[in-house]
Amino acid sequence: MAKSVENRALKKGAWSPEEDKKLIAYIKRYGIWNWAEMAKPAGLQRSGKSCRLRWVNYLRPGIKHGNFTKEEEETIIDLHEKLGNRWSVIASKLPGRTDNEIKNHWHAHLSKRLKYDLNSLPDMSDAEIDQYSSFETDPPPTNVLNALISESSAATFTDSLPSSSSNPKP
DNA sequence: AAGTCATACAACCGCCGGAAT
DNA sequence: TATTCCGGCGGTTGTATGACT
Repeated sequence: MAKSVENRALKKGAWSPEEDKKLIAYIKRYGIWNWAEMAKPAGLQRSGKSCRLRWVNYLRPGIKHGNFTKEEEETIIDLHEKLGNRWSVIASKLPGRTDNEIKNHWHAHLSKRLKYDLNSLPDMSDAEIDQYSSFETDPPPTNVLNALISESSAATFTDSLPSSSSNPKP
């Protein structure tokens, strides 16, 4: 019951510059120790998830905003072909880009472009497609995915932040 | 100039997996 | 071993903005 009252008090929607400043200031001072608990002492009427999303996607140091380069788009297309909708893995291959941004860009631009490219292929009946569809439809093997994931986990943006151990809960 | 439609982006929701107890 | 909690992920929705009629 108390929880529903709390939820009702939580703010939703776009973040204001003041809220951004509060979150940045708090994380600079205390680090990230518990998203669910941090919001209140930070002076934010937001859910932990909302704070985390805001930080990870927009406030975190090193985030790139703006247009994707041709190289980045090619990387996304290539990795999506290999991995499917593993946006977080794809994002880890593009420094400064977030999974959310890549996902949005994919849906807004790249998926349509690929669709267009496919439509430009010669016409084939469904029967013909079935006839020649002997390719592998299963996802990539786990070891391939793990290799990609471990490769990309070397550097994280939180490295530059104070660790939770050195900045105990206030 | 006003209304409508399409697009891009930001944010939320629900689910899942891992860690802690 | 079972349960709870939290963080993370992917899908989806809401909204602002620009293009078009």
